[in-house]
Amino acid sequence: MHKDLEEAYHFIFEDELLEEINRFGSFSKFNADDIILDIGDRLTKMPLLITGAVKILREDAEGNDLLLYFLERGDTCAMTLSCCVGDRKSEIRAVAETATSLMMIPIEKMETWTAKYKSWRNFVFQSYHERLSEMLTTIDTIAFLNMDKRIFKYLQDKAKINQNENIAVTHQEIALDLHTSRVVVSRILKKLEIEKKIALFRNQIKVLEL
DNA sequence: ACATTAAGTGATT
DNA sequence: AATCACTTAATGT
Repeated sequence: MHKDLEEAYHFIFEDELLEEINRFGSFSKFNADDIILDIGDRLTKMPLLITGAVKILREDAEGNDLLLYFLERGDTCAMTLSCCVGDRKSEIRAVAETATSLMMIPIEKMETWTAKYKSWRNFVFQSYHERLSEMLTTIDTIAFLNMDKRIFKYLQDKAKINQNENIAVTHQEIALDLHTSRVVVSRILKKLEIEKKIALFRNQIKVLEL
């Protein structure tokens, strides 16, 4: 039994299910910035996040990315859940935010486990629910909040996920994730710095208000 | 010393 | 908020 797997999921799943996950799943590791799942990929496995964090991005017609949300330990990708039902392709891109380890589960197991384990059913339903609310939050943020709040939320999320108030990121990278321009990011960050919410360094930002 | 990359800023739309 | 044009600062070779 994988130690990390047990640690991350033994509160959620019964032992019997954990052992099945351990037996049928394949353990895989990714480095930061590795693409775990790309747009158009066929989904044959469903990932359970064990350690690390993953960012989920949507892409527009011109190939510009837009951050939807972050996934942390104990989360799974709702995209895979919905795609496993039919034989669909991924409509999102999943990129490792930090070094990440996953348990890849063959989708055939989905059905049998859904019938067999109550904890699995609960997990799937709850994951769906969480992703949906997360998504609504994101929509609210994009539609109703101004860019400075969006950027500040992004920094807070990133600090939380990396468990470090110092974030190694360039203004350009933020601009790409939030689908805006570098100049706008620079100006807003400057404003946030004057408001004492963050401190700016080259290639690094420190979040002062968490 | 020079080139490259990141970040700051005014002006315009 | 986006874009352009330009400057300044930091970093790599």
